[in-house]
Amino acid sequence: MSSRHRARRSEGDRVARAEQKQNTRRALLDAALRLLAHQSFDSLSLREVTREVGIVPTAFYRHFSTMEELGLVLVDESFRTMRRLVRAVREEPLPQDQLIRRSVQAFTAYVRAHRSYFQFVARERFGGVDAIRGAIRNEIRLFVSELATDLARLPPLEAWSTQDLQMLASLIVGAMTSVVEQLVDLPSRSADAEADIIRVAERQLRLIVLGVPHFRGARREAEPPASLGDGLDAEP
Amino acid sequence: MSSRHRARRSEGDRVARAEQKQNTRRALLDAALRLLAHQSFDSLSLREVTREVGIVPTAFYRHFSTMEELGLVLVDESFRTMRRLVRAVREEPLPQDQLIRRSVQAFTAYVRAHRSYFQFVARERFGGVDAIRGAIRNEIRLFVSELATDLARLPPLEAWSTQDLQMLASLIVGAMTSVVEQLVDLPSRSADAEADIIRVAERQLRLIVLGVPHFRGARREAEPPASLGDGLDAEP
DNA sequence: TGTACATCAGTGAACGCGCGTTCACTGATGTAC
DNA sequence: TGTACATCAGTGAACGCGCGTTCACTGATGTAC
Repeated sequence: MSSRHRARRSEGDRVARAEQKQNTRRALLDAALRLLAHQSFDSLSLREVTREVGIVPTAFYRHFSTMEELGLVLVDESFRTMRRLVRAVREEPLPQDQLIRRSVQAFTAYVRAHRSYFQFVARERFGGVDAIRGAIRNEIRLFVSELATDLARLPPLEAWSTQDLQMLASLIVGAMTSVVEQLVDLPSRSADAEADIIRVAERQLRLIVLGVPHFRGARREAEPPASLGDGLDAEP
Repeated sequence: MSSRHRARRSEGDRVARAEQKQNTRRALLDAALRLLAHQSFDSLSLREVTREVGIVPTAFYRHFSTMEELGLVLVDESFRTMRRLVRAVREEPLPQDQLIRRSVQAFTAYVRAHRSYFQFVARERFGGVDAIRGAIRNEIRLFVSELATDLARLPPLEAWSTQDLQMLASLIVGAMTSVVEQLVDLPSRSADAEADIIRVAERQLRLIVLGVPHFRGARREAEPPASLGDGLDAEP
């Protein structure tokens, strides 16, 4: 158990010191992420993390000076991971009629594959540790802005103002956030429930998109859309 | 300081025992809520709460058998509070053309007035304590269902299936959740920032509503809406 | 190549502290007569 | 109404425990010659 780490390797088993240090650092981050599946960050102790890795508590300080520092690295890794996803979706050719379906599929597959990161971010986004909550919200703000920029390239949104694109992007991110909440709480192998969640998410996005051509200010130069009369609300 | 509580009152100052017990219980709940503005529930200790109230730690057990029990009472109170809001909005006459504006105003005013409850729920919804997280999610599910029922009464949604109404309701609740997140984090007196958040929220709801008459299956018997051709997506 | 010294990841004992919970208690409030 | 006893919200000492952090240490890896 405590022999999982570097300790006292015999010859032939030698590992460069720097490499071993990286391995232990990685093990600390992974152990924390694993433990955070069942507790909040500010109740996670340094001793729990080192115990999980199989090293002595004081060894922690060779890698991080506080738990908060470790937590901020996890935030950074989480969003690096998420940006990779968005870049992949963005660089694919865009089959307009399948955009929503493909994006939701890519997103949910990604959440499944990186579940513990998403769970961590979802939880600590409202968590009790100021520095970590702040870092997450900052990343989400950046993420919404990037999505807004991507959306600007789609033909139906060409004429939209930056402000309205942000509004739309944050609505989409909000909807996806609640998808994440549902997905990370699912027992690992319940494909049916997952399919339901995905279907609802697709419909929500589709509903949003259907409102786009009719949105006030969306096409300032064109005549107003025809079928607005039976809407629920009007611009004051 | 420790004389804030019942201890050793002189004559004339007498209070019924049951009433005093209620006061202390209330003080424990309020103190917890106050402390939870800056930390997560599973890092909040029994001793912190009693210290805040000004009683000895062991007195806690006269009111709750565990901190978790206290937390569940807070969840219950939070949603009782929220249901009261919805009932108030529902029972008002409905000026269709102002429905969104009025609802958003009522909602944000309510969040401001009960900020600590909303902050608690937002945080513990993803929190580390299973029982509390479960209770919150259950309440939210009920809340979405109630909203779906209310929505069913609106003329443009008459023909919608229960399933699609749930989808719509959860989209709306998701959007309002992100409004809560932004509001509770605002410094107490920044009216401008609050007005911005409210304006964006109104637009998001308006955008959703604009999609409603065009949603697949929404009006199964009628001819399809005219302006769908330029949508971003199509039904597969 | 071998030798002598430097580096430093991980060790283990020790510390003071806040925690939840136990227990026997106190004294004001409540009740029976 | 007064008196004698029961109730019970809050007290205070004590406990064992896990915590973060300090410190001097060990011994394998790395480097200079």
